Amino acid sequence: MASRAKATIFDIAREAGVSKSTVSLVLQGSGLIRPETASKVRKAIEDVGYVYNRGAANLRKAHSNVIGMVINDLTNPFFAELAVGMERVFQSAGIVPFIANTAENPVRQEEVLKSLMEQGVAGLIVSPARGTTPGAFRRIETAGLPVVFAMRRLPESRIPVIAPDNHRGAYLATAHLIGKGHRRLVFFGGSSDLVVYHERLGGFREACETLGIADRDALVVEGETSRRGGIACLETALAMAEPPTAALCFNDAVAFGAMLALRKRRLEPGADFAIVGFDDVAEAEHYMPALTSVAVDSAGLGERAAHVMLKMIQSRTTRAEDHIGAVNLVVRESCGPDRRTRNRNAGLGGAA
Amino acid sequence: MASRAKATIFDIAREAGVSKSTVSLVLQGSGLIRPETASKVRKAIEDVGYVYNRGAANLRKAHSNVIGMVINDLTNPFFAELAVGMERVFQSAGIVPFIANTAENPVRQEEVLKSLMEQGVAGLIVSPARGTTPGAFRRIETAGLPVVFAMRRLPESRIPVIAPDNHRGAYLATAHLIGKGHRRLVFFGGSSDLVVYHERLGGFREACETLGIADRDALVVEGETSRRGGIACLETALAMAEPPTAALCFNDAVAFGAMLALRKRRLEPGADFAIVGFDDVAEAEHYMPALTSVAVDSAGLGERAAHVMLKMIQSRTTRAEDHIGAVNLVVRESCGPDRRTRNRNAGLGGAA
DNA sequence: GCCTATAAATGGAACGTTCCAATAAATCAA
DNA sequence: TTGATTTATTGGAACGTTCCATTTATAGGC
Repeated sequence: MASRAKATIFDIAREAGVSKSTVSLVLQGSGLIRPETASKVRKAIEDVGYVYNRGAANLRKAHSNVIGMVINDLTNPFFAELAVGMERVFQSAGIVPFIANTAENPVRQEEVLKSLMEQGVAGLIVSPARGTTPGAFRRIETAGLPVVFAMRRLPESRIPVIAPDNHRGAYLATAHLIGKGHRRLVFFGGSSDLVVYHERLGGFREACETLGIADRDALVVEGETSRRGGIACLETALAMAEPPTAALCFNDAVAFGAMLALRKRRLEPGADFAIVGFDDVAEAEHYMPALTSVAVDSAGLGERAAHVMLKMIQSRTTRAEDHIGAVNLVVRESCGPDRRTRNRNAGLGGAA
Repeated sequence: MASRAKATIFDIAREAGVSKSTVSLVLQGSGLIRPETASKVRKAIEDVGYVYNRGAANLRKAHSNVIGMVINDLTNPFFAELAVGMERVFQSAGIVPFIANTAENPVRQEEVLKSLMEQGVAGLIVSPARGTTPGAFRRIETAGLPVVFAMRRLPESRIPVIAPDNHRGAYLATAHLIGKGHRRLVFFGGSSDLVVYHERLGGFREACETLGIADRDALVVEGETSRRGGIACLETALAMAEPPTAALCFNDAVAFGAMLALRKRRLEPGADFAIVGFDDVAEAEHYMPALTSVAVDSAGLGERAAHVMLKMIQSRTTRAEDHIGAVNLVVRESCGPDRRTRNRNAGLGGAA
């Protein structure tokens, strides 16, 4: 429908009876142009249906205004919220973040990273896929492109990290369980290829140790970090000779799975077996029973990551401080009343 | 750490002792180059830490290999799945989709669209934000850029649409409710600025009419399309002089909210009040009680949308057929047993 | 009226690619 | 050997911007 070849600043220039340089200046909002000229040009821009070619512009300008966000699992609302947090701050800085999903696949991640770089992004915020190899970011580092990791870190990397205090979160949750009178606990889900797993498991172990739970009463059942994984973990745990009575779950998805499996066995989460989740996704509050979970404020971490990135770009550095976000345990119903004074009224009214 | 100025094909050419044209050919995988020369060049590429500048290339090439996906609400797993479906097919076509979130905000959408165009995308897949104005896509249409709408349509637009059969889904769900013996029904959530709302409500009304429910027994309570909205809808409905006994909800989020509100009143979803959701998000299956819902296969629709886009690009057209995806009602527990033979065992074992 | 200072607009080179036309080298037919 | 053909390689002109150095127009001071 429109004129075939797409319009350029030359077309605008002809239309408005000025030079291409003038058009360029108007496009950049330079104050050097006489207002009447500027509006003449702006009219011409409308008339010819011009769309700015940022690729061409970036050829001369040092930096683009796009930032890439690489997310390992978009379908997990937890990560989606991270993305939303980042977007909020980028938007107000006039930057458009492009999100790409790696679906937890390192090969895909490689492609995505490559594509983003070729596109000339100004920086990258990455929640690395599980199993990312140590060298995966070398290319990017040598290119001098600012990168920050969000939520997850890589074992030996020097790239700044924005993440929640997983160790402390796990510690708090475990202490809560022990405080409720549980003496034989289990950690559900996750596997050792994930740094986060070690952090959370570390917190669990430290709490057990500090608060007088013997090593043989601090169990671990690895598993998928999904509802399905949680179901499997619970089955495994209850099949033990001497089953635990409470579980700290790697994340909320695992916790939901575990609660589901309890229900299948006619056991009441909270009353018969205590469950704590991790991440505190929106759903946790609305579950039956409402899930006690460690809140990590992912949107807040996303905002933080975006701010750090902005600062890095501005000061043209590739270094920044790590930021460990505060966590807090939000107590709801899934751990029931104290184990010592245990009774059967698993009521509906919950804690805030 | 690396050499300051970023490497170009000239640097590679010097390093490998060939001309820039040869390097360009190698980059494009042309078969015209002698294999030994090619590998010499490839080595040089590694050595200088080259990153391809797609912006520069696009200056000459007609089309880029990036496609923009504009999503109205990333935190809704329903839309996230749509994105994942699209990604699957683009990936195998060697195309990298960039996702941008509009957070249901038309102004933001405008910005995002503009930015994507400036970036020189080859096409756009859009789930338009609520309240998108008719003219919002005129710019893009006159630019001759292929666009497809996913999940949602705009009232008077000629842009092809990939969406589920909302009308039929609502019809099926309503018929199910009526089949269970309900005689006074309500439609929960949504508002009339959404085309989808009209489609679903239309199905609800048609079923009522066809199956002998009087107009005054087919109620409507508008509301937010969220859990919170669902809670409010249920309160409103039960406060009526003659309350309904079953609800078709605009989407699953509303349904979850309604069930929650029932529970708060010590009513059992299914036994005391029947609920059907729409979209069949993953969570529906795992809820207590499991939610009966209309499955729309969003990932499948995403794949479909991507295919259509690919075809449009390939045949350089801006037109395509609409595609209305099949839906099916998946019956679980939230409508309980038949109302006529009603009893109180709201058991756990559910239908597949 | 002339000179200088300021404001507004412009031409040209550069950015990193692709692609065409041209060249150089190798192979073949006679 | 020569010319024709094929195979590899190359220089140069685009592509659509920005930005610097100029030029041109306008105003101010005397």
